Amino acid sequence: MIGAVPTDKANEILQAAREAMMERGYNGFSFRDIAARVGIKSASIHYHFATKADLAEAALKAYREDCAEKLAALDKGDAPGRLRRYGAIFVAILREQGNVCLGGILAADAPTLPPQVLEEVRRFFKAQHKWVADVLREGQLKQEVRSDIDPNAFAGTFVSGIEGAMVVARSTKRTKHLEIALDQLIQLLQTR
Amino acid sequence: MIGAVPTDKANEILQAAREAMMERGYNGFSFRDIAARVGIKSASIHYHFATKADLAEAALKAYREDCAEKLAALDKGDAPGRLRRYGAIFVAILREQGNVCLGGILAADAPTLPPQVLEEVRRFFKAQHKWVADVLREGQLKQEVRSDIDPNAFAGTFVSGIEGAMVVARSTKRTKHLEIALDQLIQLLQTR
DNA sequence: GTCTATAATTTGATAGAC
DNA sequence: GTCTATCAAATTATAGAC
Repeated sequence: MIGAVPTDKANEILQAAREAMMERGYNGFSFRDIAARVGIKSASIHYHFATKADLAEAALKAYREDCAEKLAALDKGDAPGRLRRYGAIFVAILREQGNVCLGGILAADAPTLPPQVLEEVRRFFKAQHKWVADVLREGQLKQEVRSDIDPNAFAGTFVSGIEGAMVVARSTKRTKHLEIALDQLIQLLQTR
Repeated sequence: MIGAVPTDKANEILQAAREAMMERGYNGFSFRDIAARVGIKSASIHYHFATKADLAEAALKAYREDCAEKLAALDKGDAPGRLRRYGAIFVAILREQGNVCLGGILAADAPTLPPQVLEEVRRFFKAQHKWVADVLREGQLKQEVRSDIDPNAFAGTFVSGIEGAMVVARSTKRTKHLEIALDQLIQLLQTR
């Protein structure tokens, strides 16, 4: 962003860029796509974001912050329930928008991303991983989660498992695939 | 492909296209990339493959067939062992080439893929899923796999879990992430 | 903040010579 | 089979008017 405080138009552009990337990835969207969605000319985007890299970085940062807020709201209930509601965030994205997680699709584009965008991708996954691992550790204390599971190992499996399931579900046009994978993972972590 | 039998040069191009797409995805590679790798001009590629869609389709089809061969060779041992060796195929791709599975990265590009390429993606996942589910069913008969697991549900989780783990592992530069996820999934399916 | 105009490059693709 | 030459379109980006 050029100014310190995002203007309304900048926020509109950010939102459009977020959706475009969630649909088509970093190399699959263009300034013209965004401009058309927002109702301005592609050149006008550069007033708000100097380069494509800047736009992608800002859009992903906003997405990451939105996710952090949503996760902070999932502080009630047992561990399996919190993870179910975590998964439900992504199920909703897939069902309602037909899109995948922005972190996941940009991760797939990693070798072609500008360094500043890749850095933001890493931050995204670090945050997701930490939240899930913390929930698992707490769940183990309360005996809601199998004690023989390593929270870090399972958190990684869980986060990237959901990412993979979203991508595969969308490509095979089987939305259910994500929900099944989610149920499966949560079933496996529970004490019996 | 234009001829029925692939020439040597066509195979070279296919291999280069496979690697380029595994690195950069469908929208991230160009005919000039491929031409440079093979040592010809980009226009010459059109002699072998009329369009980018044709090239991508043929490259993915070859990849799918190579995978099928590799899976057919994994017919010895118990179910967990076979799945471990299945995973090792993808660990090797990530460790040795720094790349992700072609099926996975093209799945991420799904909304931008020509229909014929998307169709091939779906065939890829259908084959992967079937192989894993069959191994799981056999493993349940021999009591190597937890009897309360649904083979179809777990197969989907396993296949897309590996895809997701590859993509996340590459983007976060933590190759280990894939191996950890693989171990985690195989641990969870086993009888105790 | 947005526009027009335009630059500079890259892209997939075609025609035709060799 | 590969080349040169070329095309039309799309891309990111800049300059400057309004």
